[in-house]
Amino acid sequence: MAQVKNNYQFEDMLQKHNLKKTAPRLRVLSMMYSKNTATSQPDLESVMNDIDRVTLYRILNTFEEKGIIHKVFDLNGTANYAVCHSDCKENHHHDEHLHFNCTACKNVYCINELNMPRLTLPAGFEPQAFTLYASGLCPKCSKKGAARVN
Amino acid sequence: MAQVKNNYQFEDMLQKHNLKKTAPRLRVLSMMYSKNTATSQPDLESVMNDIDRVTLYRILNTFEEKGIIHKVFDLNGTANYAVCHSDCKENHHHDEHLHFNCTACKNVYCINELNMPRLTLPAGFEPQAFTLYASGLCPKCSKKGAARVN
DNA sequence: AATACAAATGCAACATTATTGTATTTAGAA
DNA sequence: TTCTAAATACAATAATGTTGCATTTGTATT
Ligand SMILES: [Mn+2]
Ligand SMILES: [Mn+2]
Ligand SMILES: [Zn+2]
Ligand SMILES: [Zn+2]
Repeated sequence: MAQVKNNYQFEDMLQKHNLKKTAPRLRVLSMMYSKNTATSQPDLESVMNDIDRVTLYRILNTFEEKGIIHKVFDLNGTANYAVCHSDCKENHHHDEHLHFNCTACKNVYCINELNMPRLTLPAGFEPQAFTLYASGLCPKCSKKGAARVN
Repeated sequence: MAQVKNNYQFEDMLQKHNLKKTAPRLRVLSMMYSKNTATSQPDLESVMNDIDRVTLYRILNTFEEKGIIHKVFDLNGTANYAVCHSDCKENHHHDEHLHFNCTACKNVYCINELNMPRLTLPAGFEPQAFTLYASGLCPKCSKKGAARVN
């Protein structure tokens, strides 16, 4: 599931976005592309504990601005970050897909293969974007039974 | 729009939920019922600045547990609280409605008059609840034109 | 009306998440 | 190799949320 990319490709990505190739950035990219779920800020911070917290925040903000990753708040309000698979451009995201929050393993999945329902709102409301969340059991956790944690 | 309730009714509400009638609780109820939008935690805290922050958190948690209010994270991850209009019971909410986040005035509206679309997810995912957000302009702000803030 | 006690509040301390400013380091261009 | 803008590291501070405990208070009971 996880997008497979090597270090050269990550370097290319940075170059294309006019970002310097630095070790912290490459590590963040590598980590996020190695997973098929979003990465929570706490996770990121504990895994990359040798990188300064502020640097992490700035890397994440930069990547988000550049359209490399998008931020998702899970159902507890925790910030999660996931790679963009849509053709997101600088300051112009197209990540209107469903986010699935597993109640057992807490992972957040981007469900790209599902188009958002366009809804009609009450008069006066002018919606510009929709965000849809679902919570429940992810494939791994539903297999193992509701009791156990992934 | 805002639900009109007087102090006696708030006292009744507390009593029905086996909660003591205290000034902080009544003030929180009064504030939340006077609006037709959700109340952000920062707002609540600045308006009720004479009530201890911890007390506010505890009141909000209690009300949420009792099914009086529900928590909504807006698109910035800020906690907002709104009164429940569905028949929410203790530890059993039914607030599966759309939340509209106005990009101009930042208000969060509960759109109860709209039923959630039941979606089919990829194999393996077992959704238990859906949460739908929309962002854009609310009626007030769309009238005034996109530039101006409410 | 006074008593008694559980519940609620207030206060202090602490934890986590996030932001801002600035000095130092470094990637990449010249 | 040198130079510089960009990026990182470090320090300080803000915002948000939690925990423990002493004090106060609502309400049931006498
Ligand atoms: Mn996503
Ligand atoms: Mn709501
Ligand atoms: Zn799971
Ligand atoms: Zn508005």
